[in-house]
Amino acid sequence: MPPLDADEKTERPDAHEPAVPFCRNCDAVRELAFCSDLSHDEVKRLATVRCHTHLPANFPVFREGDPADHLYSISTGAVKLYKLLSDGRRQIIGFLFSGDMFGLGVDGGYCYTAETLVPSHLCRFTHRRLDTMLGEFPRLERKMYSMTVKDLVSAQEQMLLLGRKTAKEKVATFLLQLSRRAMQQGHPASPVSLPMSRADIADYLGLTIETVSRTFTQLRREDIIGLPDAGHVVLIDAEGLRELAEGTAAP
Amino acid sequence: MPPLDADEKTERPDAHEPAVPFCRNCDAVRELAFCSDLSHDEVKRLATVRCHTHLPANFPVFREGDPADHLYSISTGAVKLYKLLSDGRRQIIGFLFSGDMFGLGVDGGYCYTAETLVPSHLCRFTHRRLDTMLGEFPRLERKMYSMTVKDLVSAQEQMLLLGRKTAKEKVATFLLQLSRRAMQQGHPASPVSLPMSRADIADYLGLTIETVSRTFTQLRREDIIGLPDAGHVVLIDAEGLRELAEGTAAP
DNA sequence: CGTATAGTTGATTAGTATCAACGCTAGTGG
DNA sequence: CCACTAGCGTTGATACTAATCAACTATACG
Repeated sequence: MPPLDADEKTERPDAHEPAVPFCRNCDAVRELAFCSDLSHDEVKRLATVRCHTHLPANFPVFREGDPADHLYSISTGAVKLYKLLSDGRRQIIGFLFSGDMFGLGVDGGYCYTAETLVPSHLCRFTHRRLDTMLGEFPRLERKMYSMTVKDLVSAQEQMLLLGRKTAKEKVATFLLQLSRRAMQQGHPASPVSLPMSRADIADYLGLTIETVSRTFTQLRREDIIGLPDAGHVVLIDAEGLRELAEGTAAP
Repeated sequence: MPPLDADEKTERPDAHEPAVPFCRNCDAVRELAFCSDLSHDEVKRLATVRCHTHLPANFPVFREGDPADHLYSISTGAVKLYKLLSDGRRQIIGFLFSGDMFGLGVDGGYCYTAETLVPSHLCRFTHRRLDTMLGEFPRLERKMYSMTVKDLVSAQEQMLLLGRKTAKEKVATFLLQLSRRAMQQGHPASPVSLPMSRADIADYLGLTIETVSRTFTQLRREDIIGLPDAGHVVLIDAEGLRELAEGTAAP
């Protein structure tokens, strides 16, 4: 599947975009994460420069190195961001859900590839127009800054995971991350749904598919989690998971 | 050695701070990274709220979890930032040099420990005063935002390293990082000086001291680097290092 | 000069990767 | 409707990278 055309010329409502129809007939701009603290006027102004679209699952939004024209926000759905080495080794640097934004670039190019995990509604803005609005609406800039700080803190936490945690600790941490995230979205803490494949989980945790699978099985045997099916995990012993995640668990 | 007192009450010039003398008689505020794009007035204003100090090597600036009162900028010297697991496993999340800033916190607490590597001159500002100035000087906020974005991009690059690179590739990447950084500071690309210990390098790359040492030796045997002493590395075959770092090298 | 610390090197182990086979599920088409 | 196939996930056997344990060397320090 081809990525979104990064060179798309216009964002007018009547623009013809056959393959990936972006449009403006979405009046839920307030749902946008970086609009949440803005005034009515500011939200209205933002709405004039946004495009909205629905993408199928496993659809590439943009690729590492593409010109970084747009900033994206997830209305509904889920997205993975990843980087590749030339021989195909892959590191997923984040799983994103409703309210998350992505699409930062340096030197004009995206520094990771973004791909939907499930059918997703995305909003997007050109960096150019957004930049002009940042001057007008300081709160918008403040919001984007604070979201970037949060991303940085998460990234640092993930470095600790990748560099120093064992496979079991990595998987435990991952399940708790998903559970916390689900709660933020108003879903129950358990069971957690896994919209991503085992390969995605492996590439997120710096493991192989086989090790992820074995670790799930091991946690199930120890009655720490339940696995009704490959896409769902029941957190039976959340405290045990927490101890594993923090490295406090007995060997 | 105790960390800086995070509850220090005042930043007035006459304030008495015996253990760690912060003072204002530094007129090199322009050197501060986040001042570099500001007007003369803005810099003058910033100077009224800054404190300046010199710390010895291996001195803790603050610890993970301490109340995040201050933002720091390195005038000269070097700092390491790290996170710990409860059993002592450590992940260094960054080595910082002149012009770098650190001290972001979430929920009012620092999320990593900061320690000097070498004797260092630091500038610091309270987040409280800085926040009030952000409203006055949009360019300041813009600058901090763009520095945070750069940090985030580096963190994502480091995730790829920690999750997917081999020991040799990790060390090669690290040496090139230091070399590039040295060039930015106006130093030659080689030899690179290593102000940090092997233990620090290991905890930065997700390896052990022994593996770091062996990998240095291996690269030296292959005439890719030279090791005049433990603290300096000559990049003999920079292209070879680059291939290793990108995973392009022959097995 | 003796001691402590950092770094290097060697021997062995352990954890995870790799290679391989198998089962399950979903989609396809006869 | 059901066999066929493809893709994903699980499990097993083995290999290999890096960790661990241990000894030794070099350097800094009192």
